[in-house]
Order: sequence, then C-alpha cells, then structure tokens
Amino acid sequence: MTSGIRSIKKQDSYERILDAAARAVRSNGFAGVGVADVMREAGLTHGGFYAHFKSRDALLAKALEHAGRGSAESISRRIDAQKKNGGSAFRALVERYLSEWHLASPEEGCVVAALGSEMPRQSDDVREAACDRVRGLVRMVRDTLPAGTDENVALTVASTMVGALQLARTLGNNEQGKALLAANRNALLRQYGETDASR
Amino acid sequence: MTSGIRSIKKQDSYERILDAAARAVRSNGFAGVGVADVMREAGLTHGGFYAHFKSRDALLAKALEHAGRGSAESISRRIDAQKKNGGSAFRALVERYLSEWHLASPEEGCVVAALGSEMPRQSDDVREAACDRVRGLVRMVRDTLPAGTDENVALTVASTMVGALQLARTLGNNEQGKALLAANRNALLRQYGETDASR
DNA sequence: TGTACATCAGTGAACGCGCGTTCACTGATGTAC
DNA sequence: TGTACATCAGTGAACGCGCGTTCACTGATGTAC
Repeated sequence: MTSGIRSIKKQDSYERILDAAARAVRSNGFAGVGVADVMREAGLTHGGFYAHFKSRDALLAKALEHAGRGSAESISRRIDAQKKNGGSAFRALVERYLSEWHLASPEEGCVVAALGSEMPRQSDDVREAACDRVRGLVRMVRDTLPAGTDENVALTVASTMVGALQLARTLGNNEQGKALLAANRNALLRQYGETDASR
Repeated sequence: MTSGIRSIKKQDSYERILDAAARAVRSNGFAGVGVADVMREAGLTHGGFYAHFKSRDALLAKALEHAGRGSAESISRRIDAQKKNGGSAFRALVERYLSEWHLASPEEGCVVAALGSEMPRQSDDVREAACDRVRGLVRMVRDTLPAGTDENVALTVASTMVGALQLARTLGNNEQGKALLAANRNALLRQYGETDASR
C-alpha cells in the first residue's frame, strides 16, 4: 500500500465507526453506547477500536460533533430549498423540527433533543461538544428569523422546540405525542412566523 | 417487636432509600443510579435492597414518582403562597422553574427537566411513571392559567420551560446559561403573563 | 523480475473492574408457656 | 418472671455477566535491492 491508499482505507473505517456511534448515541444515550456494538455496526471487531480513538469518551465527543453536523446539514438543506421557493425559512424549520418524522426518528435527528438532559453530566470533552451543538441550534434558528430580530427570540424558539420534542417522545409516538407537537408548532408559527427572513 | 413497630422501622428504611434514589436519578441519570450507592446513601448495605424492591428497575419507577411528587409539592406551595398574596400564579411558576436555583439544583428539581431525553428509552414501568410526570407538569402549568385558556398553551409553556432549563444546564451554570434562562422567563411572561388565574 | 523484509489495519483472546443479584447468616426484638 | 423459640430487617461474601481496555498475533500490501 502507498501511504495514501493505507490512509484512505483507515479513514473509511474511521467514518463508518463515527456514523455508527452517531446513530447509537442518539438511539441509546451516552451510557448506551458500547465500544463492541459500535465496532460491530461498522463491520469491524472491537479490538481495533483503539487504533482510531484514544478512549470511549473521545469517541462520544466526536460522535456528538458528527451527529450534530449531519442533522444540521440535513435541515439546512430543507430550509435553503424553502428559501429558494420564496417560502418561509422559519416555517420550514419549525415544521421539520416538530414533525412526526422527527418524533419517530431520534437516531437521525437533532442531537440536542436526543441527549439534552444527559449532556450536563458528561466529561469535559463531551460537554464542550455539547455546548457547540446548542449554540449551533440557536444559530440555525436565528438565521431563519428576520435580520434585526431580538437575539433572545432564537433562544426561546430553540428551547421550545427541544422541550416539545422531548415531551412528545416521552408521551410516545401516538396521538398524545403528536398533539403536543402540533400545539407547539402552531404556537411558534403564530408567534414568530409572521415576518420572514427569506429573500 | 410488634408487627406495627417492625413495619414502621422497615417503612422508615424504605423511605430513606426512595429519597436517596430520587436525588441520585436526577443527579446522575437513570444509568447513573447504582443499587449499592443508593443503599449506602440511605445508611444501609446493598444486600438488604431486595427486601424493599423487586429489582433496580422497580426502584427507578418508584423513584421517578417520588421525585416528581416532591418537586411538584414544593413548587405548588410557592404558587399557592403567591395566590394568597394576590400575586400572579403564572409568574410565580415561571420565575421558580426558570430560576438560577433550579439551574444549579437538578437533584432537587423537576424530574422531567432532569431526565427528559432519557425517558423514552426506559423500561415500560419507568416510561409509564414518566408519562405521569409529564402530564403532571402540564396540569401544573394549566392550573396557573386563567380558566378557559386554550389547552394548548399549557403544552407550549411546559415545553419551553423544560427545554430552556436543559439548554441552560448544558451551557453551564454561568453567564451563558443564566442569559438563556432569563430570555425564556421574559418571553413567557410577556406572552402569557398578562392575564392571571389567581383569585 | 523476484525475493526478503517492513508496515500497519484489523483480529480475537484475555484481564480487571463494577454492578445487579443471591443467599446463608446475625442480632435484635418479639411471643409462648 | 424467666426461658426457649420464632420472626425478620439488615449484613456481607460470593457469583455471573458485561464492558472498556490491552496485547500478541495475522495477513495483506507495500518497499529495497
């Protein structure tokens, strides 16, 4: 192998591990991520793990980052598409975030909603990555609001969306959970959906 | 011992175990509750645990109930006091829930905020107790709103409070976290604090 | 071109540790007579 | 009142299991000459 080819193979494994961990942490929580499970999911055996990460904890921090980036990109694409159609970016965000898809798919969704209450209890590395994710979420909300909107609106909208998704998931993927989501969707759109940040 | 006296002694231990577990689960999450730790905190040794609970899981469900009742009572007392003074019950609730005390004291605070993202992943028994706690929180909010207020307002206010506390705790007990709390306090009071359910 | 050697991603057995659970036992407190 | 026995909350050693981590090894792929 040239060093280039070697590197590509290893890089490929690294990314499969990260993908698996990013899903696992949202499905099962921080405590539910096992090194052996993640490696199996990535098509490898557990022993090779430490060639990629210093420790399980290092994986968790990276996985949080990776998951955050992934779900942020996915929702950003939707918002941008909406903007191009002349639609409301804010509406696109709220409707996607508080959708029945998101209720049913924590493993692909927002990492803050999936892990919110566990974040304060993690190691320093993980907590730092968690703060970044919270700030990223707030920034994403802010970017859908008209320029000049009070900074605090984004903080409130982000809080409402995260809380709503968690309460709905606790109630279950059923009428109760869906009703809670709908109530929050309507409230946010009514309160902040009038003006519009799209061009 | 008469059976009465025996029962009182055992009952006393049972309550110390529950108290310890109710604090531990909010401090450390479901996965962070250890049978031996809880028993030690209650002044007992781990072996005696199974004379009180069928399993660790049964303890978790009871602890959730216990913690929920405890923190609900504490906040209800504040709201009632406010009502008697002719103050706004809604304001009392929001200011207490989104207070710096609550930011810093998850182990004594709302169990939904402390465990929100972990609840959907628990056993059936625990999830049932969790649903009860969510409904209890929504009911508590509703009771501070004027009679006849749209049912959905309580759902949104509860979501916002839970999300805000979690995001603030993730950012940390510092200026950032406190600013996020304050933004949400102000927004809720501005939006729903005008009318008043107090007599 | 071919042969010996180097590199290195990944394997799988093994270790140590923590934790939930079990169980034989203790000691305090009661009842029977 | 006293003695033998029963009850039972709690003790602490032990067991089994899962999991993070380590490490000697394999096998594939490259380089040196």
